[in-house]
Amino acid sequence: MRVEKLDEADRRPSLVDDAYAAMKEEIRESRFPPGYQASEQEIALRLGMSRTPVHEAAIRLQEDGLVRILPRKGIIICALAPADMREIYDVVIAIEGRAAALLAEMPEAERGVAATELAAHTTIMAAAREAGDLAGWGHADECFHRTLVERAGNGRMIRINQTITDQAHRARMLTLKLRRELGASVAEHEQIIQAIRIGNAASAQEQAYRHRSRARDELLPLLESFGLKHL
Amino acid sequence: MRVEKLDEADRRPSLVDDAYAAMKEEIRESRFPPGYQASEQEIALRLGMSRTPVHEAAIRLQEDGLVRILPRKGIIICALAPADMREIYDVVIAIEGRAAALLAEMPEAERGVAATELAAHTTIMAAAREAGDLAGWGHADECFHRTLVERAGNGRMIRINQTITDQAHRARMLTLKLRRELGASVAEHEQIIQAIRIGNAASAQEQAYRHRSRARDELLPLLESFGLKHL
DNA sequence: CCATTGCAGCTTCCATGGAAGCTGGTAGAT
DNA sequence: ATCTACCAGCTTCCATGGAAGCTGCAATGG
Repeated sequence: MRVEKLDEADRRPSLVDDAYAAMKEEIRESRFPPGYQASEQEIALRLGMSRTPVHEAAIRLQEDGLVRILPRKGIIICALAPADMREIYDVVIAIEGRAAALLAEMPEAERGVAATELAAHTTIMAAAREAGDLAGWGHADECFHRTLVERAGNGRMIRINQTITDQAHRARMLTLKLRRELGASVAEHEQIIQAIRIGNAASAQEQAYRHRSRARDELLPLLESFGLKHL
Repeated sequence: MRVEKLDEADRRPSLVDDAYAAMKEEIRESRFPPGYQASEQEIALRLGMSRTPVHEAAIRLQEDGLVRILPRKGIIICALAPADMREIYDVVIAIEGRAAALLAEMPEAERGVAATELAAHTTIMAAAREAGDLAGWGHADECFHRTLVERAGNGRMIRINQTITDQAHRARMLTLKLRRELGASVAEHEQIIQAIRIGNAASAQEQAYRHRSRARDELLPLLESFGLKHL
């Protein structure tokens, strides 16, 4: 039978989905800069659709913490203060730490597959560092951390991680240029991978925790000293 | 000046907010049972409003993972399989573990206040257990865990915890009746409190982790053996 | 000169209707 | 008997308009 079974999930995106994706992309790339305020009408015009899909997409974006809807004033793009970055880091520490432990507790076969994939990303990072390719390094690092959570196989954790990553994306783009010790990350990633490979859950969690804590302690003072009140 | 400054946050709830709160309550109390499917029209009628607020509230509830919107079919209340409970437990372990560590790292004054509040909830639990008051025990336990996360002061963690707790609420009501060893929880809570009080972050995290792991390992087999495919 | 009031213009909020899509059943053909 | 095509009825999706609320400014009264 050729039943397409488009019952679940795989439907063509509605206008609301389009609006959601488009607005999220604009925010990620700072084309809607933080603090920018616009009316739904204005955004609808820009996206070439009516106000309703924009309104409903804004609700979802507000739920994601990316915008705030000010009743009868408009939609405002949320800015991130250093305090927000601290919150975000703590969530990431919690989620990635647990994900690393879960990975290490898996059967050896699955652990091995995950470790190999993580190692591949880390290798790319090391190469990018040698080549002075900052963007490439950042992308590979992002892949490593996303893989770490996704391979743990907990859908709710994956979703939380995605949401929090979206929030931090703009700040990440900025801090990428401020970093100096890219080498430490590679070494720490390898320790995490090793702990997963040998199935040591406690160590995997601890290594993941330390890795993010170090990055946090390195970047937060930078953000504060640069007087970045919001981004 | 008597400016009310209703600029931020404190506005009277809109119809959408009403619909959101009402539907969430209906779901929590199983008056909309899991698996139940209804049209927006039907719910709008029941809540005495038009379809639009119901539609927008449904978007938020879907974002929370409580319902699914099936295009051109209706709104369906999400059921929880044991696999979902496992996911939820892992998220809670991650969040509460980190929250406990954060609390233990706070200045002594704040730690003390939090520890005292946590101890109060635990005392109520112990008393309820003596009195055979299962509902009272459950409520105090809930307060303990909510306080643990809220006192850590991370708004994003609090939100995640709230969302995940809402999802698990129905299952919690059910498993409450199945539990046997209520005493273990009291003892474990006291260990968590002690670690926070002396400022031992690693221990606090570990104790919180073990507490939830034990509960998970105790309840998940129960759910599975009772053949509870969904709730 | 300062405070208050009224008003105009902006915005979202919510209701409603047309359009399109999915489902299930029925009638017809093979 | 079985399979296909179609149709009716249901649903959401999206556009649009009226209503109400907030803001800022100008005019008015103290």
